[in-house]
Amino acid sequence: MASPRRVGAATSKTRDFLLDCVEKLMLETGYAGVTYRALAAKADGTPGLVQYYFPTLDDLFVAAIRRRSQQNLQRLAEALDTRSDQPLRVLWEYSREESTSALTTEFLALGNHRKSIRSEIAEVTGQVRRLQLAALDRRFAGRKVDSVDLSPEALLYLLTGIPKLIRLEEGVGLATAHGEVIEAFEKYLEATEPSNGSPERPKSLAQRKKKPA
Amino acid sequence: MASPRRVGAATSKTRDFLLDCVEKLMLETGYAGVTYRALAAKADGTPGLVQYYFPTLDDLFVAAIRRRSQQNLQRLAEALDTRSDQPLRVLWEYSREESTSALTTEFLALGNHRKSIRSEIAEVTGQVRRLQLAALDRRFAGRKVDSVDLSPEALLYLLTGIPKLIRLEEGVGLATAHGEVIEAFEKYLEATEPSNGSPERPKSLAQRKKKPA
DNA sequence: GTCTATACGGCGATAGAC
DNA sequence: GTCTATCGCCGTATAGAC
Repeated sequence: MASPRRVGAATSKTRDFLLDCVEKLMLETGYAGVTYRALAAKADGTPGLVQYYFPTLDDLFVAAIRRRSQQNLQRLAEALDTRSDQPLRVLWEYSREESTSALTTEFLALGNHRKSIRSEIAEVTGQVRRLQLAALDRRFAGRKVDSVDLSPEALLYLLTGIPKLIRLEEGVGLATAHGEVIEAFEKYLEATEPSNGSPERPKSLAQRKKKPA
Repeated sequence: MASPRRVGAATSKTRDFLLDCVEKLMLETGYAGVTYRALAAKADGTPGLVQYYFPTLDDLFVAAIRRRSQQNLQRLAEALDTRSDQPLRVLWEYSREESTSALTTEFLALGNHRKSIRSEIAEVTGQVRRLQLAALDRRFAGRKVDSVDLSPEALLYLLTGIPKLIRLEEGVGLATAHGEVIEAFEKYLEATEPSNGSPERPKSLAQRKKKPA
């Protein structure tokens, strides 16, 4: 299940180019528009060639999500490493990036009814989450994560989940209240991890009055 | 755009029965499994008959989402009416209901690349939102919605959006942190609109220590 | 290992017979 | 209102050329 058939060499330049075209096609026409014939036309090849590298469409989608996921994972790891004093901001900004989100939304929709995609999503989500929780643990080691009882897990969920939901809604044309919610979170971030200055002990989600340490 | 072609009588028993079967099929196999042939088999009819009532699949999906949306809207209106002292709880529980959510998720995924579905989602979302905001306004008339500066719109978004996101993730097999987040919100609700007792002035999201009014 | 050509059954959609 | 016939596109399997 975690090992889709692959016929061509893993390092094939053709194969990699085809995956580039898959991403473009998905963004332009949605996953439903990704067909052997359409992809072949976009890549100036034949449907048979595409099928040589990806025997089924499942294999194709799995290869696409896997490649993109590992790229994102690495970007996140680097960002958390170079700004280890501001993990909350890094997580928030990473989750809000469109490059991550647009395709992610498409894969999420795909995962709704393709078991193979679900497996890939589960795997990469676990990897990302471990990375994120470790960063939060380093940041808040020994201290409560908030002046009230939001667990690190719950804080992490809101910080990364809300941007995801906003992107999903944007995908169907909804934009209501997005601005207010983003503003509220960024005020919280400003109070918790000031843009210039050393990080303080975090406050409740929208609270900014200081409390004695 | 808001007027899909309809061929059969709006009150046709056959038509209504077909829409029942559409919902069942969508829940069982996902929207991708809804084909004229599959639907005909489920309804013990012919593909041509289904196509008589719904000339295109778009017409079929639009009719399905519209019927279900109006039912949900009415249920929400009734719940807000009979428990007008606890709008926050009503909104939270309504958003968490599976009957609403399972099909909603399917329609959201559909809306990702079907313009007609997007229009339907936009319309019903607007109706629901007006209803919800009006209820919040009555409840918090003249007072700040929170001890800190979460706008009513932002609070409403979190209260209804988080359950939506959780359902979406469940759809692809993710469950991590859901319990913690739900617990945090329900603690907030318990502090703001106690299950038995009169509602108090709401507190910040997870804060429960009382502040002077 | 790479790539092409071809065939098959299922699909949405249309036109039109009853 | 109901149903059949038909068309073009789809995923996929296979056989084989280089």
